[in-house]
Amino acid sequence: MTGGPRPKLGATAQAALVLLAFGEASGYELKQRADNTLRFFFAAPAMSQLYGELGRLTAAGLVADRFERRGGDRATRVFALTREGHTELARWLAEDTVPATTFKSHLALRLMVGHLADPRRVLADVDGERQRISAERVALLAVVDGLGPDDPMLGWARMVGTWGLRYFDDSMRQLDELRSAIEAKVEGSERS
Amino acid sequence: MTGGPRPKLGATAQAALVLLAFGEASGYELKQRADNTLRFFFAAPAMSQLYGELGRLTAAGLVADRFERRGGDRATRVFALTREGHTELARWLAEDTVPATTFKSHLALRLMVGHLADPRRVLADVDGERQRISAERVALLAVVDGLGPDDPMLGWARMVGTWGLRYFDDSMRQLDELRSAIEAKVEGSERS
DNA sequence: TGTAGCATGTAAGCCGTTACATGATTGA
DNA sequence: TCAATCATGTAACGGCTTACATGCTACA
Repeated sequence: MTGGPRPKLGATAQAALVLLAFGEASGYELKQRADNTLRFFFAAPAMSQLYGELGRLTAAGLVADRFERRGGDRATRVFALTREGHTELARWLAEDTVPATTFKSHLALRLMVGHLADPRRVLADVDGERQRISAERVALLAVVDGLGPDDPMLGWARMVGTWGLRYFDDSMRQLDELRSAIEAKVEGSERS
Repeated sequence: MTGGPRPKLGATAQAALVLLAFGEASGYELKQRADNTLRFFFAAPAMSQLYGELGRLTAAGLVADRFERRGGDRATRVFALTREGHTELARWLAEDTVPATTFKSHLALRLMVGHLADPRRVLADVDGERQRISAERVALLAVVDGLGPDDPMLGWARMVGTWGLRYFDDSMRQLDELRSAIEAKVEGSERS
């Protein structure tokens, strides 16, 4: 229709389609969905970005918007996948290659020059990272438990959540090991 | 000097300072350093970005550039930390908070809607991810081994590398578990 | 009455990648 | 002489965040 090779969707657009595959939603609800799920292993797009993507997807015909009365008098703009949107989702899953996972640890960057830092500060940074992950684990566990074992459509989401829990567990163990290694190292150099 | 609150350095600028802490280098060499180390747990900035950052850091006085003859007649621009650069690095380590690790798994995004995809394709995606990590592990191991146990200045780098190896090992185990869970799930639904 | 949550957007700017452009040196 | 590597940049574009701007509704 539009001519030329379809200008591949960006990652956020794909994420929006994925979220809409779980049912229609307003931009605001979509943001909440993202914060409950995608945030743990993908991204938590800003509201402004979500609305932007939804506008573009609507213009492209992959998503349809309609207005619904909610509460008193307020009109909410509700988005849903169109048939074209479903097709694009299927095409994406079947044809596009999976980009590599990206991982960016600011803690690791600092540790590269750990010899220039106060050892106590370094250990505190490691502890902070561990606490962050621990808190994320708690939050993800609540989400996974909230999914309930009944709904079969959420089976894949639950599986991803379980994977995430395992990931967080391992990450904490890695940080514990790392902390021990740092302690050993700084004791060694204090001694010398 | 410049007045106003120092306009915090970006992540790539910090990475450049960290790399230069291991000794002076040309932009080209810095890129190689990044590809050997930072790439595994932080980022592999494009050359163009590196040159851009080096220019800005030089203008800011954190880095000094000088020209050196290398090979025949060729002048290479070599960058080194200035005293100010060292100070900024120390300030960064002592004062700035550590941003959270970012993690973005396109595989996980797809698995959220696994029920819309061909199961064989899903398993192939998992296998592809595992192979990618496996290859990264091999590359990182070569780098860590190449560091040699002698140089004490590289001790922290070696520690980060060891952490990375552990991370890759765990990631592969997570993917193996995930694969089993997917196999169980698709067999279950084929049966019904 | 006021505050938290619902709801929707625009504008500016940074960060980062890809594509483009150029040219010297080394070794097979 | 040809290819790989060394070496340095500019331009355009896209993705994403932050800040700004606005207003309604439910509930305590």
